[in-house]
Amino acid sequence: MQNPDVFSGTCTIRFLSRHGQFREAFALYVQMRRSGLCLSTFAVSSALKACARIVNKMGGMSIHAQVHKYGFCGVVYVQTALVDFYSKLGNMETARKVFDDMVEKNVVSWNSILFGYLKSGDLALAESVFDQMPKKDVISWNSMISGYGRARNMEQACSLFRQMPERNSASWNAMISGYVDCGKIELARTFFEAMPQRNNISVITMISGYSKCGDVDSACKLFDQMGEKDLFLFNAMIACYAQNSRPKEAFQLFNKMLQPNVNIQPDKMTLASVLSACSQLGDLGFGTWIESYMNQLGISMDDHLATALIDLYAKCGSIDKAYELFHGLQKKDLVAYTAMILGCGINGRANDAIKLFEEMMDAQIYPNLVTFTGLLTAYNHVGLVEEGYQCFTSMRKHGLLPSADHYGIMVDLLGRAGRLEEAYELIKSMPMQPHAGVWGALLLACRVHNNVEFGEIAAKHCFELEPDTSGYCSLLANIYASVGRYPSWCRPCWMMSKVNLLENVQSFFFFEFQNKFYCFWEGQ
DNA sequence: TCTGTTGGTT
Repeated sequence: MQNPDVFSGTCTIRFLSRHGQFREAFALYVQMRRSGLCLSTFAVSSALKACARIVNKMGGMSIHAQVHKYGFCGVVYVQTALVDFYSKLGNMETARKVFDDMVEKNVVSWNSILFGYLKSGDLALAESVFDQMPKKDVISWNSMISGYGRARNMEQACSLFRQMPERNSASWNAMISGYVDCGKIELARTFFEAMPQRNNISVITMISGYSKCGDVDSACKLFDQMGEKDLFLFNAMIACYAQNSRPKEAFQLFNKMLQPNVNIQPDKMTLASVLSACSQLGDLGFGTWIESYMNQLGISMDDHLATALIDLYAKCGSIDKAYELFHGLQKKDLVAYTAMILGCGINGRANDAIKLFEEMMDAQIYPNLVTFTGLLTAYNHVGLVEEGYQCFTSMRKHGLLPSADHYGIMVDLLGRAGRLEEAYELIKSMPMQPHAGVWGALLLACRVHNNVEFGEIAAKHCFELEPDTSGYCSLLANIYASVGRYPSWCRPCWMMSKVNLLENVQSFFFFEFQNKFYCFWEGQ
């Protein structure tokens, strides 16, 4: 663009900022300033809004300096934009300072500082601002309601919702979102049904709520009911499939979105979910296609996308490529570290996993349950029993209660090391119901060590929990065969003669367990 | 001109 005059430049910045083109708005502002043009309060407030949205800390602070230089510091729109900028950055000290210096404050100024306190989680200060406000509009009420929602205080949210003089869709959506965050999907649905005017945001919030509680069918139903579907709706549904271990359906929907009759261009959010689906399928090829597709669309890599790719490469065994991406991250967060630790764990690089964990702790990033799944997997893979046990018991020191999956890994670790009795005792000590994976780990270990005593116990539980999985039968059969024994409740099957004709099959047994019939055979 | 409710990664 040629150097614009003040008027057209200002208009363009306002237009760009109002239409979500924040980077372009800020770039134009910089261009105008560099060409020595006199800046208007309109250009400054729009540029500040842009900096707040793209979290351009340095950009916003340099505009703040220029505000003094140009003598704009008494203009309410500019000051409000500054309060909003610092609030969005989480710098509440400066936001408050600018706010307190304002001679004239409008409702937007009050809403901006209110938002800041709510965002930083300071509910007490937010409440005091809310109470002091000379005038409240629907945005003030909505902000306070969503603040209570995020703090899981739906009683207060509900009380405000009842008191508010006027409500719009955002008020209802804030209530729905609050109930979703509290895991109260039924109550969220009640508000969803009761609201006079539902919009896409209401539907997206419900879909994400159903996704979080694993109710994919209800999410799908809502999605299908929508006539015009936008990018956000597709993203919510694709994410729902990816988050609920249904990667194939995530792909199908992604594909549908690209069809000429729908023709919606995916964005970073879409691709992050699709990459997660690739990772679940172990489809490295599709993942690298996504990388080139990103270049084609001009979508730049961000840390979220890079983390999804790290997970994909690591799970597919390309640890070096994963490390490369990991080192290139702007900011290494818990999820990124966890993806790397899991990747190293799966690939038997226990030392690397431990090193990453220590590095993470040094950076004061605290582990969660998934991080420990990665670490325990690492110890398990290389058979470091004592270290694994220590790691498992250290979870409580980090304020984490091991899940059934963590117990499962420990059972596997102890079991493979031949410590079958300890593994069994660990299962008995579980505070929750062990799932088939836990008993399956013990059964597998019994097969490795040919132990009938615990093998029978484990198999019985596996049969009960997953009667349709045939693998457990053959494991047990192999345990019996290895010691030349058959269970008391096992009797020869009439099919034996037929089966004996099959190659590689010596004998075939059919047994009854709790009114269900099972069969197993012994290979040559 | 400045403010709120929605979708992503382990």
